[in-house]
Amino acid sequence: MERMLIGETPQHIGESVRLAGWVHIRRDHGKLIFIDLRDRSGKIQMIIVPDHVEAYEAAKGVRNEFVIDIVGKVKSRPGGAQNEKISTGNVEIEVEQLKVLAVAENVLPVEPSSDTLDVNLKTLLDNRQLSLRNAKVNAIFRIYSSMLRAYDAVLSQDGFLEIKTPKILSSATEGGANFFKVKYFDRSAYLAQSPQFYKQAGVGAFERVFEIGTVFRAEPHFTTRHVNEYTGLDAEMGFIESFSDVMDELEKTMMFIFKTFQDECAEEMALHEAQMPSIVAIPRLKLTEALQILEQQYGKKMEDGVVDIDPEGERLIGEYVKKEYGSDLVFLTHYPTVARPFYVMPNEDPQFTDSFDLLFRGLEIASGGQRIHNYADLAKNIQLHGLNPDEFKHYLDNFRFGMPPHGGWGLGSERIVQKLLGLKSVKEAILFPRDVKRLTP
RNA sequence: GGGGGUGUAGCUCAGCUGGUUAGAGCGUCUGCCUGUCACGCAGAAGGUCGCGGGUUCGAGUCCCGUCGCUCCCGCCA
Repeated sequence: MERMLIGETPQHIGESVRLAGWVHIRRDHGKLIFIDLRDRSGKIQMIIVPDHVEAYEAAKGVRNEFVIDIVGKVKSRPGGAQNEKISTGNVEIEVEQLKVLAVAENVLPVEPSSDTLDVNLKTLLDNRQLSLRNAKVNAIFRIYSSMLRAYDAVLSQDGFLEIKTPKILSSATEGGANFFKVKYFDRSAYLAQSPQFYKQAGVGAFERVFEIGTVFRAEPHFTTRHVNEYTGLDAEMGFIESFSDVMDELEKTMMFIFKTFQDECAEEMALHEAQMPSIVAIPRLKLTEALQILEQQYGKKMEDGVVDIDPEGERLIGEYVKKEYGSDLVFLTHYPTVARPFYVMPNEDPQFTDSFDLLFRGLEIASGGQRIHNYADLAKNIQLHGLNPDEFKHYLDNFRFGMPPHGGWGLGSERIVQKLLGLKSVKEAILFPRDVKRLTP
């Protein structure tokens, strides 16, 4: 008999079916044994009675998280015995045959069947293979998967081509010392800390490109929002009038992703008691305006002469736009030149740039802007930033043969899910996260 | 890189000013139970209190060192 998924069983009342999955939980009443079986489609209650001698004897030895394969009959549950908490709650399986495919140790470090899975981050991550079986944890990655598909769908629809750029690079020049150095045959190489240069090269050929790719950052940070390996949702688009075109596209992308969460992830969101994010126009504030708001509304002032916002300021601005505009997102625009890389387009006022950050519930999830597309300007700006143009030869080559005005963004995929679900740490939104201390599992 | 917090059973934690045999809930194991669904009831096992040193008649508790974990800032996504 072919295996059926648990989710399909309610349509097969009265039929014999074969199911396979994990023992979610076992309730032994002596003569009656109940086993909740779990597979990728859901859970179902099974009942084992002594009449089926072999199945009954086998069920006595079964424990939580055993992998079993059963044959049984789908039955309507007796009156008053329905369970509204699960989708298969109106039926149950009377087991006739039971085979153990794999056993599990009796003492589990984390409990997949727990509603809350109230464990420390270390326990959660050290026992990842088990904690991922927990419905609430599992939901994080179902949502994550929906998000990736939505990102792909909305940009593809808008004429963006999906590309993959190299993650092994020859030089570590763009930023500072935040690159991982690796051995590359007889020389050294570096792991990419951004697809920036390569996605710009993509614009020169395809006009619009996007990438879902791994980003490596060698900074030793200890926060709930940083890791050393994450997945960036990048995009870059040519023939823009200004960087507001880039914000328009990112806004559209975020709204589409949020809509997808509404349409596809209601159940997963409910497990986390998460609020659906607002689907409204995203307010756009100049960074200097935001700093004024912080000072006037919250009495928070940055140090003299510093035009930038710290994490607390971002949280407060997040509260402010939620209150004033009903928005979970806000664009902060026109960051000062000194705070941005050399390739960012200067504003008419050269102290500032045509750039933005996107905050979601008070956390920076994206940054972007317009790029310099003129060879001479770019070469000059490299020098102004105290860098050597010779080291950027291959990057500069992109601008020798006609590069349209363009811009784009880098978006942190895991941070979106972190803030969506209110996860304490971004590491909870990564299957097997990597941080300064953690290289396993 | 700078600054805080924390480490006690498989998990989550309590343990006041130092004082006999270190506790709870959940989990595990054994027994009983034919309608439970986080089943219930009865019983049991399980700890070198992170590690090393010190003070003391006596240290889970105080001091020093060390290691681990965790959070905030910097930096960023």
